Amino acid sequence: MATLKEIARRAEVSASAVSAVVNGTTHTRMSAQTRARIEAVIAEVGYVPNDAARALRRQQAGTIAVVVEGLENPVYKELLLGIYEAAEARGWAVVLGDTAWMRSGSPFLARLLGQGSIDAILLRHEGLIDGDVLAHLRARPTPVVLLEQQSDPHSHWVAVDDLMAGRMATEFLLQAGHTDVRFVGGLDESRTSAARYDGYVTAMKQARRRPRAGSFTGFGVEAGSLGFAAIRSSGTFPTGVVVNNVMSAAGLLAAAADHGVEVPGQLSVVGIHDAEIADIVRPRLTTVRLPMRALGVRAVDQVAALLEGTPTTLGVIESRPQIIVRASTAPPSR
Amino acid sequence: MATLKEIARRAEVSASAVSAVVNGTTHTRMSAQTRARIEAVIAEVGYVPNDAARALRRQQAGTIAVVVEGLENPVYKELLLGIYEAAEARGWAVVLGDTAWMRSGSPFLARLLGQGSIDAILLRHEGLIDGDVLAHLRARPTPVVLLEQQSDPHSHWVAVDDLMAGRMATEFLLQAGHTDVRFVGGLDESRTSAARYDGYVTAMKQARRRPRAGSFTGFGVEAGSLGFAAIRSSGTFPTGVVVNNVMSAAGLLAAAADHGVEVPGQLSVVGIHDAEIADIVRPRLTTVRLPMRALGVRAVDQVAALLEGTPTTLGVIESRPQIIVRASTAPPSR
DNA sequence: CTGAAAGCGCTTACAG
DNA sequence: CTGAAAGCGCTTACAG
Repeated sequence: MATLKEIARRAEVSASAVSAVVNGTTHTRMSAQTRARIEAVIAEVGYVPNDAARALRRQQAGTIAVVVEGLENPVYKELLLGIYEAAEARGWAVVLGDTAWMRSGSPFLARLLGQGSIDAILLRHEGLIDGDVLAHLRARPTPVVLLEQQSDPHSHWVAVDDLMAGRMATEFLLQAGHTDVRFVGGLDESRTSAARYDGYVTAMKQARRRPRAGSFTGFGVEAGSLGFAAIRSSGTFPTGVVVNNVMSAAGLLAAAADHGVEVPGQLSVVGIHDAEIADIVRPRLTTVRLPMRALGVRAVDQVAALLEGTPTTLGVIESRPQIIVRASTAPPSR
Repeated sequence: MATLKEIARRAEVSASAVSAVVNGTTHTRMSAQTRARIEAVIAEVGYVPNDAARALRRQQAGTIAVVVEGLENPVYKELLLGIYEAAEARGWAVVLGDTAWMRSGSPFLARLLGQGSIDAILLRHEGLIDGDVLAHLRARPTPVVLLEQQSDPHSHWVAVDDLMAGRMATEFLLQAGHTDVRFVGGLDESRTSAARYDGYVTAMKQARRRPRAGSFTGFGVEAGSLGFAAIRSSGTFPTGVVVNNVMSAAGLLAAAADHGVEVPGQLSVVGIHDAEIADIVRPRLTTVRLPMRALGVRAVDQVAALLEGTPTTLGVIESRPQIIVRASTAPPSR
């Protein structure tokens, strides 16, 4: 591999001059001739700076890591887009990983913990990461911004308005005339899920309906079938259900079809989060669209603030969730 | 941040000794006491080696990058699992990205091109990456292993048996009694798609049926609706269709439902690739399952061979595709 | 067996 | 305006 030194030798200039050309910095005012010669050599040799050396010298890598729980979940598509765009605008590369890779002792975790290759971490773990691992992460100087609500006052986080999402989904069903509405999906350990469930409870109480215990069955498709099983075995069958996550909602839809329960005839379903899948299943899913892209942008802003040492305000992003009415909801039949 | 030097000072030993403890190398035979003291200081301070310095010194980062076209496509789930496991077994971290990020001049691309932070690249681009960018990538010393078939004899690649996949899907329909079978989805630029289409053609010819021109409408959900539109406007309506990609097959299913075409009553659908979505849609999708996990493992083996300079054989992995019969296929009605 | 020194490839304050 | 030198934090051949 050609090094800076080699380019300098070939162009018969100093390393500093080459560095200046590569980075467009101070030395900028060198003779046009010199500059041209250096550029020619760089192009000829195909020189590219060594990132490790740069990172070591500059004390920053120019790369941020995004780690999410269940990378395959389509709800992250928009989030990643927002993160990517905001990061690129700042000149940062982003690399992705799944929280499942953050096992204690894994090389991936080592890269997150060790300085030098990753400047900051954006993390959404839904309460699933080992406490030890999390403590290690916090003990490091690398800034971590959580992409979900936190109760811990010391951590940095940004989140969409999950409470409002749960509330809007529930209110939508209540306003359509449903009285027995349930909440299904998500994880007990997740504050995100807790917030959405709180939203459900708030809406129910406000409508003077009795909120039921949530069935926190997870985030994937199977969480939907499990959720369906839960409401079936609950004694009375509801006419409406709010499902945490679109994938789970799709799973619930499938389970309902398999058990001969008609949607929306016998059961109205609202999914939280919007994704392509909502338009693929039949009936199409009514969903609550969350501003995930904006979340991504805000998360990157947070990182920048942290890296610059600017005091920052944390919290929920202002943009409201939005209900997307499709075909999985209707007034209750009697 | 604590450095190695600082640990050495605190433990009153040389830097080499600390390095030996951290890495478990040569100096290993130091007195148990010394070792214990060093370990104590490391734990106390929470020392973690700087990855940039290590990468620079060792001339390898211990990280490989995986970049795929359309990261949100669920067909990659298994592939990534295979890659992750094989990489971890070798002590490598893996980081992910989307080909959309490989735009000329992007920081992400810079990280892939520049030595030092990424040791090797696993890439699946479906023919979509800019030729210039690809040329740049190839010009670099960083090994690139393509996760798809290549015609270029100089590139390194591993692939599943796409031709066989297209052939099996088609033969399955032919054997069920279909005579007019179409091929839909995928990309013109993609050798993967070409191979699957070739498989379709082979099967059709062998059954003495006339193969039709493929409709290369893409990989996403919309590719399915576009594909459906294509076969509808083709004059005669077929009784069977092979769809490149499960997501597209799901999209086609939805389009068929919207147009009142019954599946499998009027149209049998086979998707190439298996994913959770196949079990969510109704009717459930018959698919051809490809050994994506094995592909991931093989790709990492390739990388290892390349990094070690071992001569390697390239090509299609031996494990056969497998047809998963669900509910979207039936004999043609008359 | 252990420590001092060189050097990985850069960037940048500093001297000329 | 330009170059020589120091140093980022490690690892490893080498001298003691």
